[in-house]
Amino acid sequence: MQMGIEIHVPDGVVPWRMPRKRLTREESREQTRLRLLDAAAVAIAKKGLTATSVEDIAGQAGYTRGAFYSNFKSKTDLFIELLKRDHMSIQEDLQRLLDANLSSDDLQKQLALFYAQCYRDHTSYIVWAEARLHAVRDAKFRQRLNALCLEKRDTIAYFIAQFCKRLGMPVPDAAKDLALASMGLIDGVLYFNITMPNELPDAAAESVLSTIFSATFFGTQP
Amino acid sequence: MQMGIEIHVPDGVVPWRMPRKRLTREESREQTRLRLLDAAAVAIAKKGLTATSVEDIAGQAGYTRGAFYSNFKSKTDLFIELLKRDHMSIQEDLQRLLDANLSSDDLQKQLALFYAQCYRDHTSYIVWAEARLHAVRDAKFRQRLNALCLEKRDTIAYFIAQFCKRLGMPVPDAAKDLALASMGLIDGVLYFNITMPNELPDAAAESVLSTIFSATFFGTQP
DNA sequence: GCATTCAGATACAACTATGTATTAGAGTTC
DNA sequence: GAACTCTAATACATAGTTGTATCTGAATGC
Repeated sequence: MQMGIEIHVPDGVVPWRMPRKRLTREESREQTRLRLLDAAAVAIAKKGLTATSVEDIAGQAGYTRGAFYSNFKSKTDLFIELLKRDHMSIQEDLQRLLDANLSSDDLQKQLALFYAQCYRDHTSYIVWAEARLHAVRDAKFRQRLNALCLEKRDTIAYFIAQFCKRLGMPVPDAAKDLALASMGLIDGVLYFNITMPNELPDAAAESVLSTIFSATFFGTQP
Repeated sequence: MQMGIEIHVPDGVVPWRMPRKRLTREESREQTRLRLLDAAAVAIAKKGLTATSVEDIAGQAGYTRGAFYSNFKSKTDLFIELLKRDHMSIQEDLQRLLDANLSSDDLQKQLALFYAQCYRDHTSYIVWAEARLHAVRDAKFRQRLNALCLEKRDTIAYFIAQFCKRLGMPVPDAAKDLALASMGLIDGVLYFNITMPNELPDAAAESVLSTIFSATFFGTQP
């Protein structure tokens, strides 16, 4: 068995312990759903969407397949819910940045923050990579995923516009395309950062990102 | 069955037709290998590495599993050969660009050309995406893939250095990191270009790439 | 032209996955 | 506390995959 990139198990949510309070059916069901979702994220990050069986997910969560099928129509169904959940959390992070005091002097810090927050734990990076690949092959899925991506793009485009205004720079009229490119750039750089941390350690990744960002948006030379 | 992104079958190589000339054993074997490799690229692009069975590959190539196992140790084995073959072809393309008359005024054209050449046919884009994901999980594979990526990075870094010199610009000392970032950027942008061609058509993709490149390397404002 | 060799086909045994149909057991309601 | 209702476990039928072991027919060499 080959050793993969280290996967951090998100440990914040719904730990396994004898519930003090007897849960209502709804609560219990919701807990099961959450556990299944968390387990799926870990399992998919470890083995890949296709190689992860429903049994893997259920087992990892401490259930059997019965529980799975009683909560989700299919693996794809669960996968989409997983992405939506993650997307919402990212959107919230971005929104928080936008709503924060927009100190116009540290755009770079903000972007670096976003970069750092975005996929701090590799699990969700991998899950999204998995999703992109899946989207290439399944038109229906692609549509749904694109909707999420475009939502994120628009948030980032707005982010860009805000900062340009703050700084008295003209808002580039390809702001949306630039936002899309930023997303691509971050993902691309993150890949190298994750898979060859010696060649591109965190500091270098952040530095090259901020070089490119500031060059692109402020015309600052490296 | 969901419709995926259209896959162009590379039709240049070793078509199926009754051979005029009787092939020698070696030639015939080589032909089989090539057919299997081509078929694998198409099949993997269509269904993904894991979901593609050895049978799929062999069948697609017009053989049975027997032929496959008599030519490759395993699916992974074939996959690596496939990547190497593709890598070599990309390296040659890049080298050709480097060796061509380095007209210093149209760096952008050259880069656009590279971008266009790089993954003109989606098959190889997808195969590489598949590889990246696989690399995250398999340390041995990751090492081999990283070696290829770093080779490409160095070529691109050299490319960047050459052009900067030509133009009398200082060669950025993070040239290698910038090369890596360029690779990431191109892959990232290409993904959106492929999966949402309405949002990011070819022209927009090229334009945003050249905006970012020229800003980064020449400090040209958009 | 006959024996040899090797590419590729076929047969086989062990495993793994999927989805459904049924069942057990616990929560809810009155 | 008895009937009812859901969640999740279990059992089952089906089907797909892998690698190896064995066989066949065509190319080669003497």
